[in-house]
Amino acid sequence: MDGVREKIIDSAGRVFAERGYKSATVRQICQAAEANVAAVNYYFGDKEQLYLETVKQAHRRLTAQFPLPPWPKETEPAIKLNGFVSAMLARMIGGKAMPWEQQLMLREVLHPTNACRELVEEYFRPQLELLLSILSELLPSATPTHKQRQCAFSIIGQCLFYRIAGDIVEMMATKDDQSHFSIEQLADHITKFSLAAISETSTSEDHDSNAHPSTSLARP
Amino acid sequence: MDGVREKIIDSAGRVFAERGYKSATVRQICQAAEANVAAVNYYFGDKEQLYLETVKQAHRRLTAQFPLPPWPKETEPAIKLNGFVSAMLARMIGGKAMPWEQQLMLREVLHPTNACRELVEEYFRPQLELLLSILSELLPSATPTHKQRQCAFSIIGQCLFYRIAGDIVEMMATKDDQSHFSIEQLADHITKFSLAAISETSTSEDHDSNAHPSTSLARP
DNA sequence: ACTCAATTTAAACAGTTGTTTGAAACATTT
DNA sequence: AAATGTTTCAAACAACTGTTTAAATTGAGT
Repeated sequence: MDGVREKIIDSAGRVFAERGYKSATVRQICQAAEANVAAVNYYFGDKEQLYLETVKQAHRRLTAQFPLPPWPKETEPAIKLNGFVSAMLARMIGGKAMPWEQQLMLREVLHPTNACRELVEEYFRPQLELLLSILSELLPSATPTHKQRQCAFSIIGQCLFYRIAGDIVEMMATKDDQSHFSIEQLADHITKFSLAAISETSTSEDHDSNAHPSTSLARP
Repeated sequence: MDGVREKIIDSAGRVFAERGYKSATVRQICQAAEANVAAVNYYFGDKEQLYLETVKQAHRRLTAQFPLPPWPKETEPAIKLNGFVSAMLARMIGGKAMPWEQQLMLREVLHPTNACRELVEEYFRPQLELLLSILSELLPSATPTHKQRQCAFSIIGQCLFYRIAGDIVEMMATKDDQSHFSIEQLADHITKFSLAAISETSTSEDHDSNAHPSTSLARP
């Protein structure tokens, strides 16, 4: 049996994730948790401390549910990349209803609060480091770090897009599309797209030029 | 001289963009516009209609400020792609402070309201169509439409990322990075990355397989 | 100067917000 | 059973929300 405290955190997670910190009301939270209005202040002091506790809990559950995958020693890096992308996509738009934990984190990314700095160090940075370690096997060892990071962000950005703009994509989708936007298909596309870009990038010479806008032609 | 009505819309835009619809208060808006509290209801009826009017205004200003670029007839598609990416990045993280118009649109993307459907048809879809027309020159004509769209979304996703996760990126950045994340450098990277992926993709045979999870190995 | 409509204003309204309170209900120990 | 500490509850609190009202102010037009 869940204690009242835990039940409140769970309800608070859902409500905060859906409505945001300011718009969520303690009365909604307590009603969802079948608890009295005063319970929030009794167990957590005030609304903000409940929010901080909720974000921590979200981080805890996510890292428990999606541990960093321990691949066999000599797995092909391309396989690892596909696994990473699939896992990230699954977390983003996983299954049917998005778990509130992920939704809360997304809110923190978009509009960081006090609860954010801890999340960056303990959740987002390890994920980035993992991706960078995979990329380091795919890119020439001479690749400058800032280019490695740009590639990593390009990959993450492709995944994040379907979380951010999923509703808009649906509005603009044709009947034909719908069957081609499953998680597996998207992961497949993103992996291929990125692998192609990487293998090509690694052969092109980058002179780290700053006064060389390359094919600049912003908006004529 | 701005009329009161226009001044209210302008203030409302800033407040709505920063705090969201629910959290923004008409008193904050009116104070910023140096108008009386009742002015909102007098000119717009209620808060929601003011919001709708504000979103419309944002769309109007953006399309005026960033018109679809009329390239010379036979411009190289790669050049067009770079222009598209640069313009999109500039709109996303342009200059110093983001204009409230863009911020409002982003909010609609992330959490669509009643004001959204019109935006999709009149603003987002034309942008997507433009990108698709550029891609059609870069991809083999036999490329299925869903694959074209996936490529388009991969490009848009890379741009969107720096808008969405810009704060987080800064938190995780090293001193080395900072000089390598200007708009031009990012546009350069994204363009090269995507061009490489596209040219590679166009050579790979896609059998449109559904029961073929390719290199599936999600999280062992 | 008078009229009449459009605009602005301060005050008030009803409803919701987070939080507090003090007594009841419960559990555990003496 | 009595006493003690913990948890729940309905009610109330002050502050804030969007909205309304009715009186003031303004600005032409005659």
